[in-house]
Amino acid sequence: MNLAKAYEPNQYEPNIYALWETSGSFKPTGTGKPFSTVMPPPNANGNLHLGHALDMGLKDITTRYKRMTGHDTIYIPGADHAGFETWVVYERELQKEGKSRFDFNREELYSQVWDFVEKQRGNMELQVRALGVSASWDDLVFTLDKKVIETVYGTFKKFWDEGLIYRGERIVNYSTKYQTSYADIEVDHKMEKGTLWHVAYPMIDKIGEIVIATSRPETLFGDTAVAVHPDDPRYKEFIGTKVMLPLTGREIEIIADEYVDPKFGTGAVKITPAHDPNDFEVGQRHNLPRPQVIDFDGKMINVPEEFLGLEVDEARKRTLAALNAQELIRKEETIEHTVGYDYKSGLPIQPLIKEQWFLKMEPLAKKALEALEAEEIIFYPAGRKNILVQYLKNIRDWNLSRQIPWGIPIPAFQNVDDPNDWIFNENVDEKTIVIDGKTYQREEDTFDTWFSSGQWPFITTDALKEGSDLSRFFPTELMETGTDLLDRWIARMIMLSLHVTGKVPFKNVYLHGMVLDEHSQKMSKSKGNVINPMELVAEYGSDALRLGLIASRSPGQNQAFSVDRVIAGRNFCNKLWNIARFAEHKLGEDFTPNAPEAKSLVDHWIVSELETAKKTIERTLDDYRYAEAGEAMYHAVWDSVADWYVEASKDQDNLDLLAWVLDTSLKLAHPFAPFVTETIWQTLPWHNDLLINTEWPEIIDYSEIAAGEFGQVQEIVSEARFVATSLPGNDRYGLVYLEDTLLEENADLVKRLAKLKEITKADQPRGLRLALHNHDAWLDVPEKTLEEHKENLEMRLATTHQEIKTLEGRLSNENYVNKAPASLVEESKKQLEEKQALVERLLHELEILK
RNA sequence: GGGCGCUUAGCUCAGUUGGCUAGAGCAUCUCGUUUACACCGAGAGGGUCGGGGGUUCGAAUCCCUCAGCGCCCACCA
Repeated sequence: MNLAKAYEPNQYEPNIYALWETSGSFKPTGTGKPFSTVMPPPNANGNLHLGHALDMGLKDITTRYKRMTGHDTIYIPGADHAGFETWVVYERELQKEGKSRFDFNREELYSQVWDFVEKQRGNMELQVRALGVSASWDDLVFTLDKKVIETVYGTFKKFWDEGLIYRGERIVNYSTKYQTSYADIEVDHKMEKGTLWHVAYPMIDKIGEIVIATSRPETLFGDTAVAVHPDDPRYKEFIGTKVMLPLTGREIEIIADEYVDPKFGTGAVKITPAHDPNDFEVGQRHNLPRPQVIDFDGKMINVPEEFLGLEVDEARKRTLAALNAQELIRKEETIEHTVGYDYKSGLPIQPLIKEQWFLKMEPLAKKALEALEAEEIIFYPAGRKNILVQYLKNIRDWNLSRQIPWGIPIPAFQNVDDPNDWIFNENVDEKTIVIDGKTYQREEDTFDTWFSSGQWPFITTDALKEGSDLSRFFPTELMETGTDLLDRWIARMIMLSLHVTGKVPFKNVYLHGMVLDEHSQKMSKSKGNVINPMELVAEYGSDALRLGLIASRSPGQNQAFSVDRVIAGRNFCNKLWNIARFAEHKLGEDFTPNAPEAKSLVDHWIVSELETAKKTIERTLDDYRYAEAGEAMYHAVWDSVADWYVEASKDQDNLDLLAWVLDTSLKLAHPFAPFVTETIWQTLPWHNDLLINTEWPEIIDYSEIAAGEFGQVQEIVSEARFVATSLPGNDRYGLVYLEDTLLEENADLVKRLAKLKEITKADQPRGLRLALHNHDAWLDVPEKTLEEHKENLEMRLATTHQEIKTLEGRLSNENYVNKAPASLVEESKKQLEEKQALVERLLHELEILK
């Protein structure tokens, strides 16, 4: 025997993958209807997590299925420079060496990080291979490849020319640790307890004081007004009067603005336009100056000597102390409020004013909304579309600037003599350029990573290059990613693609939920509950992981990860392996099959079962219902092929069909368990091709009647097994029948399957009658055993009576008979007849026992 | 405040035009080593499909309502 007793995935997987890759099996064939999907590029120098394994597994199932069904198929892999993520890691490295980013210029940093990434890049790609992903590696795109940068510049230029790009002073979410601004959606908002201080600002024009409430007293130095609600009776008379800003001696005005909520705090708010997004807007409405008092490094500036250069926390303490000394603090209350955090460092985000590049989003969002309205993109699950619509309707302009050297430089230059004169120019390697005698200095910022990632589908397929090899694959067929990237990524891809190419980037979006740990907790490094997919691959095999991940998982739904399911997947692979071993044992090592033909009852039945499975898999996979498809495949192989067909085959020799059943099983299972199926395929003497490239199975002719008759055999077998195991002791019994062609012709089969002692034709019934509706058969058991079984029969009788009652009720309901589909009514009638016949037999049996 | 989702067997979850006795994996119980497989085989137990109401011949599935849980977005100074 060639095959080892148990399937050991690690012995075969790397070789099988190499076989696929070197044979060019991942490349599109150039014939058939195009199918394309694009990998959300994983961090080039990171490790994959279970989310990747799920994502890539699902997409690979569809890819392999499409490839086998004759499509011109491509799965384009990617690698992400992961601008910010990588930058954080690299900056930590620099720190270890006692250096910082300020010791180098942009070019130096860029090339250093490039080397750093290059060193570890292969790691990720190896892991993708270990997962069995059938990606076209020759077409891999790295997010800093030339073609990415060219396209991104082209897009930026287009927006620039259309007047959608502008520079603006806005409040940005600023990380003082990493010295860069964040997009709104990169800020982590957390609810927490804080203190609200009530601080008295003395009146100048009137007598007394106005008490404002603030959670950030240190920003007081940047106040340029106090705001109240215009209709608030408490303060109405003070609107337009002046107050003294404590600790500074500066005079500021009390203004009226609808933004103020009279019910919150004291109803009076200090306005700090430079350090709060709302205050910024109030400031704009009232033409207030906006002095900056916190610098980009998180330290106080433009404040009195004693506070100058302090960190924010320290400044707060000292400000409070100073206010206390002047007896200006009226009250302290504890409140719950949201604070924005740097999702990377966990430190608070400072809202600061900075000049940034912005993209006007409304025209883009409008096109996206129209496309969604026209259902040009189908979502799985469908409901997620609404979240996107909501996001698009409330779209805000996109801050494209990042102050990180590791990214694509923004191709813009500023006139050194005229700060408002910016020009587009791609010569980003030059610090200064001279055009028409004017000197321009380059922008040092880079693009937000999502600006380039957002163009991924049309970059990777060369959609903008006419006549290119890959452009036939755009728009792509399927995009699959986590729900969490819906607005961050999916929305941007749709908007950018529609605007730049005029087409949607993909026709279907499948959103998978998060893979949680076994206690339904989010996996995170800090909790230490992260499971490394590579360890699971090493322990159980790549196929087992894939099967375990997709099982019982529906789109958009977060779900706990369970090793049990991976183990079940491993067991399945081993089951498949042993079916192959049985076939090898039966067929020998040089078997060459002829055209398969169904002969026996079980032959017809297994062909029918495989046809049903095939149709179910096709229907569910076309609808991206992976778990259901996997389940249909699993049960066809295990329950039908292994439990019934292999068992029955021990008593028959239809070797051509056995080979066909094995081939068909392997084909149906291949998308779900690529390694083990290909490994087996390679051992089969009658194949010299690769399973990955074979065609999806064709079903041969069979007789439905014969298949149905095997169903009756199964019923006899099941009943005999059931009755035998319910009897006391572990004896094997004989089966007797009077006149029954089916039993007579299939005696050996029934005997083996039901583990009977013998099957004999008799003149007189004896023993225990089986509860069958089509056949008469008796288990040949001794008198004594019969008695003990009586109770069993009575219970069976009661259940059957109940079932008859239900069916009769249904059939006596005129509405049911008239309105339900005829086939259902027929079915019910047939069932009723069967059950009634069964009652007859049971009664008869009990009669005999008396 | 706005939006989305969840509640089905002991556990984790499927269940897509509403239709046969509501399923899976794991766990539990009984029996069994029959040469493909103990990563196994045969059999069994276990569910008022969160509560209530409605539509329908028929509801886990559609509608209303109540309760509990979770996520996302957005301005509480």
